[in-house]
Amino acid sequence: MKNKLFVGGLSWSITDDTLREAFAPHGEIEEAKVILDRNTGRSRGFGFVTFESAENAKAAMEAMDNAVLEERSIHVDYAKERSRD
DNA sequence: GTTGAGCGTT
Repeated sequence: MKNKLFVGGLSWSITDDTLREAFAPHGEIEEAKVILDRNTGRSRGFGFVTFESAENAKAAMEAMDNAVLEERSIHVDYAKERSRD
């Protein structure tokens, strides 16, 4: 089930909780994570949001894709899963 | 004190 979303174009200041708060009203979030740099721990400017259902993920994608967060336009799409079913 | 399309770690 595609309930995982890839979020790109994030501001450098955006964190996991920022993503969660941004996607929270659009659906029930299982996990929200902004990928940080392995060495510095700074934001890589993209992250992943997993919803409790694919319909919530789709609704959030349709709602948040090309939206503006932290004064920056973001790109939302289905994430490429590390394990495909 | 920086950068700007992309697809991660437990």
